[in-house]
Amino acid sequence: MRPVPTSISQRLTPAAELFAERGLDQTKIEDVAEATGIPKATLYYYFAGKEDILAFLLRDALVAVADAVAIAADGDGDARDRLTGVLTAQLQVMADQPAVCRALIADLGRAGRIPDITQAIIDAFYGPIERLLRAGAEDGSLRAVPDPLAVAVAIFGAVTISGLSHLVLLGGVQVEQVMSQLTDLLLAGLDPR
Amino acid sequence: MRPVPTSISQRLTPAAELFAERGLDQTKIEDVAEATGIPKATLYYYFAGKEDILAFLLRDALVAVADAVAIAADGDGDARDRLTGVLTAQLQVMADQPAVCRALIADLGRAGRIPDITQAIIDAFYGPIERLLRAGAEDGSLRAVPDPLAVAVAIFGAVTISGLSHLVLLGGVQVEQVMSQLTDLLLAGLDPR
Amino acid sequence: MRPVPTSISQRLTPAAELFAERGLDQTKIEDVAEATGIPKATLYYYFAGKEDILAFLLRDALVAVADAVAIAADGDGDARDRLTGVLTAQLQVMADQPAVCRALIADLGRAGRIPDITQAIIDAFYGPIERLLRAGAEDGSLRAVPDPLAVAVAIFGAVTISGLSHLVLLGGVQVEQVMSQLTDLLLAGLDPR
Amino acid sequence: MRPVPTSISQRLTPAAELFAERGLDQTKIEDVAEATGIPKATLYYYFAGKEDILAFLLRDALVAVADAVAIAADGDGDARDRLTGVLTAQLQVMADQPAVCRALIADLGRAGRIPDITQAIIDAFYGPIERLLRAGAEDGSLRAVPDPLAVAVAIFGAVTISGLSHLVLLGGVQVEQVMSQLTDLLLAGLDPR
DNA sequence: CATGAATGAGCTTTCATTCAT
DNA sequence: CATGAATGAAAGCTCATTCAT
Repeated sequence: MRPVPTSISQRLTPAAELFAERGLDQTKIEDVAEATGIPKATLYYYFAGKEDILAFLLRDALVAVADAVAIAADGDGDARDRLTGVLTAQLQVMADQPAVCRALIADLGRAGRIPDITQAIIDAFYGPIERLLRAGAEDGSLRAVPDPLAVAVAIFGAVTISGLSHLVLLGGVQVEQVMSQLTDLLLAGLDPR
Repeated sequence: MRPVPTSISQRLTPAAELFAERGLDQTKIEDVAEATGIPKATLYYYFAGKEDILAFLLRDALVAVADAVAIAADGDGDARDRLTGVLTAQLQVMADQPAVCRALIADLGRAGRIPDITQAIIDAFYGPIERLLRAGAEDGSLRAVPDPLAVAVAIFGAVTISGLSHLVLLGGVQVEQVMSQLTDLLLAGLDPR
Repeated sequence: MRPVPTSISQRLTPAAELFAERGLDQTKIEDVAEATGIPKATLYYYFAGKEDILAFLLRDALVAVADAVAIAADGDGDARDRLTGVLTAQLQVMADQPAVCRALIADLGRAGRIPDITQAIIDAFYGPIERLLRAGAEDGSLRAVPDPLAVAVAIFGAVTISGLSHLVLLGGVQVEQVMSQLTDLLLAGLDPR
Repeated sequence: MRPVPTSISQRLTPAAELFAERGLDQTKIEDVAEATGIPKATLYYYFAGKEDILAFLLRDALVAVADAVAIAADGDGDARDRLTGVLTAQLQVMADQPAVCRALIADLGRAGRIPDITQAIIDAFYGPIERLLRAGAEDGSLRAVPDPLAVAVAIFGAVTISGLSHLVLLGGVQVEQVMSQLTDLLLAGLDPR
């Protein structure tokens, strides 16, 4: 795989939209070429195929998530505050790169369709949440839970599907609005006090 | 669309696995024919095409969910108990029909790819949860939330992705185990008491 | 590989001409489809690709050669007469199926490009000649040579290239004319008496 | 066509192997670049294309043949001795440049694919043999044949295919061994004395 | 002079779909 | 009613070729 010059990678954004909207297979390479203005043969010069272009975009987005999440996770405040910050960061990425995120979720159930993507998801999503759950149990800002990884997965699901739902039904994510409802549910729970 | 005889519909299960594993487009009608033992042309005799076969399977599963959920939602006990019952019923379907459920989630981000499927998801998943949230606020068994639909979506996400995660990583869903962790999170929340 | 129905194989002759004239690679499947009237997709229904079509034609021709040669080799008369008959039969095939034969020779130097074709050539060409050389040494109708296989190869070359030369330069093979010159050379040799 | 510097032409030998083994069309310029270490664009700087590279190699080899043959044909001795010398020279070239020769034969049936190559073959192979046949008839060292050109072609075939056969099956040509068998056949013939 | 980067043009191949039986 | 045989339509991918540097 040749190193992708920025002159190419910059113009790739419309491709993510196509992939998200129609899915990988309903998107012809021809479409990508047309949408990006990059000739078909040039795409093949830099990528092995459609799948590889999608993988490139996903990797890109996941790095963005991981970065934003890392900043939030390492920020000031107690674990509870930082957890909220992490979830906000994740939602923010969905708001910023809706197309790629939809493509990402469509691939969730297909273990290993794109190699390494599973690990990148764990690193960017599950891992930081799990660590903050443990930290919160220690600093007393969050309740201790028996299986932090399982809870992290559930939180990831709540956040992601909420975001996706807004994307699909409303066309965009209102980060603050979604976050306030999510934190309300996840922190306070449904038990009446 | 011709009525599908049970002799055909019964043999369709392996098709769901193909769809779940590879996705709709990477699955050739030929593959379905081979996996099910039903000749290609016979599939076309009963279905309009690949999409229609998947829709048939999804509709089938969604009806099963809706039925199981309706029973749980209309059961005895307060809203809180019935909510737990509903989520258990949903997870149970994932455990029973893993392949179809994975295929379902893969299609979540692509609203309207299969007509009516969105509505069926709402009816089988969001709706009952939302109604129980309202009922719980009334009978005092659950805390009142400002936007029950949004919370229903989040809960659906937590349940579904937890289930999917177990499917993909562990190969099957341990309903009781997953449920205990989910109810713990969703009911008690993460706030320390 | 599906069994090729005669309705297809009969219409394949023009393909041989294309292969011989332009070579395998300069002949597009499209061309074969056009020349034979068989739709492209139908060709792929019965054959694995261009190469496979050529192999089918070559196998066919080689069987024809082998048959004609076997009849000549097992005929009446002494070995010398039967050898002449065999060479005539071989030339006759070149005259009858010039296209395939040209394609065959183009492949001579590419060992194993088409599997089994080398063996078929040996069976149809070298083998019978070699056997008759041995038989001739025994019945006294031919001079004994130290290495009958090597001589068989040389004879095959003389016959084949003579035939090919006529094909390419004159457009067809005058079997009797070529034969009389060949037998004169091969039997009497160039030594003055 | 730019003059090809020896720094380039020397490195071209592996290309001949590719052409011989796979044929012209199955050999990509890319392959030639890789095999020779000469960058693709540089090949285009010196040659008009694949075909031109092959033509260059064939021309080179044919000139070598023509030279060696001319020396043998103009040597001392009677026509019969010189004919033997000519055939030996031809075989020697096959032994020295096996790859190019195989490529040459593969192209035999496609007259005019490479312009002028047919004429070069006649000059290097048929012509000298034909002339020696006539000379032998005059000086009494060879039997007079009715059509010297046709006999020259047959001899060329016997020599070439014998050589090719050794190349393909044994991996190299034992010039002396092949020659002794060929001269035995061509001079003495198969008639018992 | 030599070459890395880029691309136009086109071909092989695949597959959903049809229909005669 | 069910299906083997056949095909139209499309798309992925390759490769020869060019050109700016």
